[in-house]
Amino acid sequence: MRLRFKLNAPNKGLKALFGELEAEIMEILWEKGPLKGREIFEEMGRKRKIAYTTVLTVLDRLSKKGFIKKQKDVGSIIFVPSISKKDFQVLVTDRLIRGAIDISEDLAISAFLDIFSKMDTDKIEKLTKFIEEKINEKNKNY
Amino acid sequence: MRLRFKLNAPNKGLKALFGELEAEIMEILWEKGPLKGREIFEEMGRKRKIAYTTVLTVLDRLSKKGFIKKQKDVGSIIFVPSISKKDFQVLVTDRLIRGAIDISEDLAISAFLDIFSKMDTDKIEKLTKFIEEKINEKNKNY
DNA sequence: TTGACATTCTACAATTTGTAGAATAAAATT
DNA sequence: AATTTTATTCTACAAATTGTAGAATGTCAA
Repeated sequence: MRLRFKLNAPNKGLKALFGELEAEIMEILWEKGPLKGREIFEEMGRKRKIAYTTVLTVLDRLSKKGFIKKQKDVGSIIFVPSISKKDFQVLVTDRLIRGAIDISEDLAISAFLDIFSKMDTDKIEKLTKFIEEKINEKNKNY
Repeated sequence: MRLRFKLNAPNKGLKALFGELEAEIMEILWEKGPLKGREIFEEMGRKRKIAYTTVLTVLDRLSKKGFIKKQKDVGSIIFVPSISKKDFQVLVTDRLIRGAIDISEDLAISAFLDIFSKMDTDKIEKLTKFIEEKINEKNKNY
């Protein structure tokens, strides 16, 4: 079993996960679509004091890590996420769940169900249905 | 949703997760029980070249992080895990699963079931039963 | 007392992330 | 075109984490 989890891709591509600032910037890009550095800077500036070049540096790092692409247009560069928020979420949840299962299948299942069981009844109902459906789906294939 | 996961405890105690070397040492301690630094060093030496003081340094860091305790005995210090492997596994799986659910409940469930559904049939059978039992248990409480 | 270990200090390197000024390039305005 | 304003890239530094280990100091037994 692994005692160590870094949500890194095994080898290439998405090198490492985000730092706080990086995450903040990705969120902005995902929510407000492709933007210029200046625009991202302004977006951030609403909430915190930060230098324009800091934003650009982080943007550059994110592009080196493969999370965003620089689109050379006329005038300014436009930064575009190279992975959708949804795909990213899928990738990360998958890796987290996989990591947990990797440690111990039983513990993972327990943790999973325990966490859900502490939620409100609605959610549990939903989960139960969801799981039953999923299981039925799977059963068809065997 | 959080885009950032460090398996750190929110505030105190278990400060950060292990590095490779740290993990290796924890494994040894968990498997071979409380040991002296020298013994751990020898244990490690079987597989890799490493200095005695390196081992001691890491041991010291692990104790500062709260994962092990130094037991001052007569003669040498004995290093004892301050958290059992099992408890540690519980803690980590929980945090991983929680992290995944935090991103998206639906995606977490999907990932969870997908990963299991790709395992051999036995496991799926087992899982299905397990989940059904768990769900029934939960249902009793509502 | 003198070795032989044990324990602690101190240090260095690489990586990651936040931070941003300086330098340079490009575009816009007068 | 010359100048001013922006944009982009370079370079740098700091803190934290982790691997690495030598140097210094402490302790115990023969």
